[in-house]
Amino acid sequence: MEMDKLVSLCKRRGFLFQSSEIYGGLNGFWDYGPLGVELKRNLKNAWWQDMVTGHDDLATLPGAPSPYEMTGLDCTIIMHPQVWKCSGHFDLFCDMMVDCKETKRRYRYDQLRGRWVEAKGQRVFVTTTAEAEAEGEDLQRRALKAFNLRGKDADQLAWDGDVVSLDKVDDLSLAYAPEAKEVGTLTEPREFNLMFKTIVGAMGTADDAAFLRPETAQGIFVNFKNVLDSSRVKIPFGIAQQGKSFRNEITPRNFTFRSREFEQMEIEFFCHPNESRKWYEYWRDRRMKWYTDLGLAGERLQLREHDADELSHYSCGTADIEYAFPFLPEGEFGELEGIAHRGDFDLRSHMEGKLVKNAEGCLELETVPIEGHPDRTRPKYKGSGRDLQYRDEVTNERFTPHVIEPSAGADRGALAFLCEAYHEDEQPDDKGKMQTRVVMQLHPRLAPIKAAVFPLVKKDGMPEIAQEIYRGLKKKFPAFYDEKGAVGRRYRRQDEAGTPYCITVDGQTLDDNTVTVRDRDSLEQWRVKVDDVVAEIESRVS
RNA sequence: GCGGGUGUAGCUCAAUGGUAGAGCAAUAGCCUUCCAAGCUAAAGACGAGGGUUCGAUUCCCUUCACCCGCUCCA
Repeated sequence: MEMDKLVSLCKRRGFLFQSSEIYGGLNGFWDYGPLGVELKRNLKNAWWQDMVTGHDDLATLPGAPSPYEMTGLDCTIIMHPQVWKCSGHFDLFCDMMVDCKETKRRYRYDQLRGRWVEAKGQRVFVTTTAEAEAEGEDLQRRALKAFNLRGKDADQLAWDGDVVSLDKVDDLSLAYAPEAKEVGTLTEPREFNLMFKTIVGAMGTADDAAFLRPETAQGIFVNFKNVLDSSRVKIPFGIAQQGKSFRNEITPRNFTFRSREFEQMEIEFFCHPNESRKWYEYWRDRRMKWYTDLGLAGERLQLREHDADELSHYSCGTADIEYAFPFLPEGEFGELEGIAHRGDFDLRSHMEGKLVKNAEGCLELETVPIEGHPDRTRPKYKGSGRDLQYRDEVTNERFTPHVIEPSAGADRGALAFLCEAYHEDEQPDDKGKMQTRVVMQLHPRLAPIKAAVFPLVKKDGMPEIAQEIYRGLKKKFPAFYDEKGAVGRRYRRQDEAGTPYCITVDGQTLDDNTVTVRDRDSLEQWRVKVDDVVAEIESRVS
């Protein structure tokens, strides 16, 4: 399937439009049209129903270590700025960066360190990305390279001053970038705002800066205690949330796949540390099955466990559910959902403050020197100080729960289901000649319109009967009525919209009160009593 | 962010330094008893801004968006 055919259909039929299109569009933002909004809503509702409201708290589900509870939450998009400082997003998402024009590498402006050195009458600021203990050695190696000197000529290097960060250097044209061959390849520092910044308060100043959330997850963590105190849930349990998140993608591309405003469907599942590995595996498999049950069943869907070196600094296991989108190169997959074992990183961060991994690989509070007291330190970002531990009422054990996070992209999901649904086949027209048919083979639960009703011809009382059926269907789910033109054309239009069933009132209806029901994918037709139509369709679409 | 390409009606395409033509779709009506191309009618476009020019959709510049490759994907 070629991607541009799907993009064209999405626009033509009203699944997806470019945001602000009449003004030329806005990169990384997309709107859902009349059909798209139903598709996305159906996807989100299916998720909420299957994960939250329909969850059986009492049963031990296949693959689960025990019964568990599920509950929901809906947090604000803007939260206290400290949330993002403790979660680590602030440091990661709001930095001045410099790019190396030669190696195309990007560095944090305040983290790239270096030292002034002079040789052959030239003065250069040599930089390094080496760890502190290897720093001196690496600087010397790079300095020799900068001046084209040999190791034995190291005494020709005249070092000047201490190792300092790059932001202390006024003239970047004298900087020698790590791994570069020439001096002066770094760009001027540029703000690299991966989080959307905003102002809280009508008279807001820079001090009132706040951020649009880059993920919904943090809202769940900061409400962990509220949920515990208000709902009688016991570990193990999960809190689910759907909602918009915002990230300044560096390169928005590939239709809606990498949007700057997007919707997430996230679960934070809290469990005992001893059980967390089993729960991780449960959620990984459970979430994979959810996609296959809704029709992403083919080889284009895969579950991929991350390698150890791919894991985030806090994670002890992550799997991605990925789809081979048509716009990706052959054999490549794009992420639909990540299932991450996050350990106790998040709850601890909001108790203690921003954590970093120390030399032993353990998480500890990140500290910075106190101004004027170089030998003393303070936390870089203070946590809430609240106790977010869990106390088991039976065993009286206190512990910080571990978290399993199945985090899905609603827009990516919708896009994958659209890609999977697009089919072209050959069907005969009224003269028996084969014609290309475009059909969106969406799962009935996801289809924007569940059924369409047609009078075969616009006379003999057929429209009246069809309209009655239409009204009956409308009380249960989205249905569509059409009496214009040839019936074959009406069928084809519904095929493009992904409508799974078409109901046609014909001459026989007038005699025996039955109508035909036509299946979108097989084109098979069968007769159903008018009184049974709603039940027939309802049983097939839910 | 860099390099290359593209931008005319809802879609697919055409022509032109003197303000654009078609097919399909869509709309209204007719005809139609089961899978889009029977008939009639009316409607609809040069991505945006600036420049050159008597005059720009056409030439130039800028910008925006999309596509391809690299980078990025925290």
